[in-house]
Amino acid sequence: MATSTVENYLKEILVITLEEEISKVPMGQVAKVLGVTPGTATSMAKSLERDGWIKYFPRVGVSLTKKGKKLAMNMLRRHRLLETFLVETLGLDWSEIHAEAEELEHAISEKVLEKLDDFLGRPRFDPHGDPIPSKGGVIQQMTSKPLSEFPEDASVRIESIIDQNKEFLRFARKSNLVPGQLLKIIGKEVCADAITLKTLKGKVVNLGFRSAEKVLVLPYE
Amino acid sequence: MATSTVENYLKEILVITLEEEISKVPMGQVAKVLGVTPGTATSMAKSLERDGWIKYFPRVGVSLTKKGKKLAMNMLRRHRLLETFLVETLGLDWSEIHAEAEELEHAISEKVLEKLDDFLGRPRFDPHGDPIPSKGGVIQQMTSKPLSEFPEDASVRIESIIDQNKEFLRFARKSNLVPGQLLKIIGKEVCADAITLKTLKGKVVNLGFRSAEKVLVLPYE
DNA sequence: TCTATAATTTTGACTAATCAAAATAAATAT
DNA sequence: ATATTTATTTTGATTAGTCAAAATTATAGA
Ligand SMILES: [Mn+2]
Ligand SMILES: [Mn+2]
Ligand SMILES: [Mn+2]
Ligand SMILES: [Mn+2]
Repeated sequence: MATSTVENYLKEILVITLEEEISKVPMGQVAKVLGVTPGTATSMAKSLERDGWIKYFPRVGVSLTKKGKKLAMNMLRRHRLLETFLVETLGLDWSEIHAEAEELEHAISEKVLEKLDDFLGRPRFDPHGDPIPSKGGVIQQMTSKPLSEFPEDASVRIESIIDQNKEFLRFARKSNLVPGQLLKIIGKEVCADAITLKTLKGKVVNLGFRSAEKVLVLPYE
Repeated sequence: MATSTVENYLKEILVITLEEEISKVPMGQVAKVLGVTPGTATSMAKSLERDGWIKYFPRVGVSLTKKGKKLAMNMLRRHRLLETFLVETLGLDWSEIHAEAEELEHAISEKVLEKLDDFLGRPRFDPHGDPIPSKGGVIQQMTSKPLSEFPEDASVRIESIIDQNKEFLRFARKSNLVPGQLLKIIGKEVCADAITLKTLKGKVVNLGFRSAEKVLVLPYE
């Protein structure tokens, strides 16, 4: 059985490969998302490989094996279903649920997970707009793209917020930057690293590029 | 912050002191309930004492400090509230919830715990009939006694089942040995280690003394 | 009181996970 | 093509938690 450390490593490796569409995740990035030193990430890479979860390419990066991907998908399902439960049933704010789910995902059994899924009515997206993998480990391919890639005057709809940072999520909620929201890009200053948006109700919001990369949208109309 | 191992040790030490009304729990018993070797229990006792959770009396046993008791009570609250949630909300069977709660109790935050308590309507007893400690760490003193201590012909009401064994709980449910059930002791053979019961509906059940010790009852009428 | 038995503690070893700091390799800039 | 910077790996050490088996102490029996 995988320890929760192993589960975290695999899940984060999966999330990076999904978000960045790369096949090998460099060790530095692994170390960063897991909050450990690079040496620790390297030594974990070796034991994850020894146990058949990943393939480790020294000085290049790591990729999930079939077995590793299966577990990672299951962890992502757990994480996102739990986030949904915490918002829908217990009424927590979407800015705090990530940290909670980060712990609960390792403690919940498969049986409780499926009961929870039933109880929630088999939701397909979590509160941040991210797709919830099916029981079989299939995840809906996201066709949305970062807001930062769209030109001035584009009309878009927010699909998801992929930043889990508490402060950013609180700001986003306050600014109506939530999944489903329709926006128009009314300003884009590449040299100033800034994007200006207008919501349907006329509210104006300014975002830096770094933040705009974390808001995934689809063109609208 | 206490690790989940520490939380388990403290909680089990508390449960034994509550159930057996003793002040020092011998190491052998600690080892047994935690499923570790006696040497492991001894070495844990030393580190629990070093960190101020317990007092360790070599060759005698351990007792909780104020700090240790506070944490242990909180763990018991978590455990029993989670068990209640699993039965009431998700519909799991009472024979499987103990193992589930054993993991979840370490992963749930104080905030989620209190939301859950609200959601459940602040229950005072768990599905096995055991009292749920309050947020402040107060637990209702149980006045009930083991069924095995009552004489033939006594009429009693089941208050709680303190055995967490899956098979026993399934048997108990099937035999109507659940909290609230009224029983009459229609036979007691001390030399044969057996007790015979009749439920209100006339159902007859045989229990060994070992099992009858795990059914806590109050005299009725 | 001596002895056999039971309970407890000690010793030595192991795994998982981590860090700090030194060593090495790769990428970039001059 | 070198030198500098950056990324990665190695090395040596630490902590928590565990076991097996030997050593010790306490308990109970005769
Ligand atoms: Mn996690
Ligand atoms: Mn999410
Ligand atoms: Mn536990
Ligand atoms: Mn219970």
